[in-house]
Amino acid sequence: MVTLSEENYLKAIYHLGNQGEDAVSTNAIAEQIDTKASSVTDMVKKLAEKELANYVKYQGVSLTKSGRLTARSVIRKHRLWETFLVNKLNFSWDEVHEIAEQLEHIKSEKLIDKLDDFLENPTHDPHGDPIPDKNGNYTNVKSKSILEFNIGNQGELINVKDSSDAFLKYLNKNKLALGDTIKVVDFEPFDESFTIETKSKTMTISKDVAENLYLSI
Amino acid sequence: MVTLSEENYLKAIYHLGNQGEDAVSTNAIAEQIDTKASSVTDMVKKLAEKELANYVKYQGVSLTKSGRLTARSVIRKHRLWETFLVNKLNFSWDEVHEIAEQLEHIKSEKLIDKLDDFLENPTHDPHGDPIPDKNGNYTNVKSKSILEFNIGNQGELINVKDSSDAFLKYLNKNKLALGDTIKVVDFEPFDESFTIETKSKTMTISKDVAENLYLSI
DNA sequence: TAAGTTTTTTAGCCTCGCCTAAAAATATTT
DNA sequence: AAATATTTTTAGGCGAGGCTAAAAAACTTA
Repeated sequence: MVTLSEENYLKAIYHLGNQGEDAVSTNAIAEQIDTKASSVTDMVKKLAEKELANYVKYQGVSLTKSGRLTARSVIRKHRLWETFLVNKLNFSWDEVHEIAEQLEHIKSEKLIDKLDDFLENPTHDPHGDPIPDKNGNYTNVKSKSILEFNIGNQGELINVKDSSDAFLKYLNKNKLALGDTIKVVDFEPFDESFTIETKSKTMTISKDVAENLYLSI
Repeated sequence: MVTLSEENYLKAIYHLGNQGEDAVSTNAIAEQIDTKASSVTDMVKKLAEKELANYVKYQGVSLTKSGRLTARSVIRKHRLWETFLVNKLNFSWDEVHEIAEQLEHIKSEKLIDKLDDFLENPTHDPHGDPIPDKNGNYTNVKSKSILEFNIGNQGELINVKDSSDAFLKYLNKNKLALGDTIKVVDFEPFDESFTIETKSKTMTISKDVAENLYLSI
């Protein structure tokens, strides 16, 4: 049995360390899940005992195969629930994260399979993140941040990295949505801002915004 | 903040004690939630401190107004989630209880309001139990157990008291469903069995079954 | 490389929700 | 009413998952 708290640690290690491949520092985990480094040390030992994580004192943590699969299963649930909240209950995508943080811990294989079917087996959640299937596999659409685009290039907005309320509200306000085709028409070296063009308008975005928008390549 | 465990105790007291009106014994609660009497004593003190319950040593527990409302809100969530599972995810009604036990503790007013709307504001769950509205009010359709019916009387099956897997499977097997019109056509004093008639058939049910079927009056 | 800084771990403590065993109160029999 | 049985409470303990403060290890930097 993996506890709720353990699931949260696995998720954190997964996200911080390149799907749990790379060693992640105690402090990084502590910051991510808003706890103290000493608590992380305790928990990480427990995860290692359960063979969910690899842990060497003073050298950080990574996930074992089993830990990675468990993390992906939690992420699968999180993203399916987010999709449910947005597509079926009409939440806006900037208010679903906290609720999904709770729902992702509900234990029932059958529930999540049926939810998946009910949502017609979505491959991506409302933020454009891929939803792992029941075996933990997912297809990753190749994309890169607008920061790496040159003038004249274009792509489809398929993912937003920052999922803070503030950022998602900004996108809503500026009518930028997943699926939009975006063309880079200018770049200002002074502040690293970009001018982009969509079907409906031309606008300038700051570097902070650009680095969070991922376009298909 | 009411914890998950506290919510479970409130629910138990509510169900055991006529909506929490009557004093409920420590032992009864312990049995209901599968714990020890000493644990119940501990928790009940905490509920009393939070003014969710009235507790006098050696004399049982009842709910305060606030405790009753909290209990109803948990019950509302439970029944809405059960309705979701059956109506939207195609679960059969005998497999939803455990999952709803988990979902009922998800904390978000907005979620439950939106779920309510999505389900088109149902007044009863799949077992025929009334779903309280957001203020904790509900309309109770008058009903009584088949045990109390006389030969010749009939009513609509609006509620089943036992919600065990075994009983619900029995109903499915015998094609008895909420909403069916049932007429009592015979009673056998020897074993207190009843013969009942529905649109599609005539069958005999034992006392154990009869006492769990509630018909409108 | 030695000193200072930062990170990580250890040690000890806390609360929650549970437990067992024993004591106290209440109910039931005789 | 006394004896017995049952129920409830108290006392003390345990594991999970946190915390603080201090010690230890690992890194920077002079």
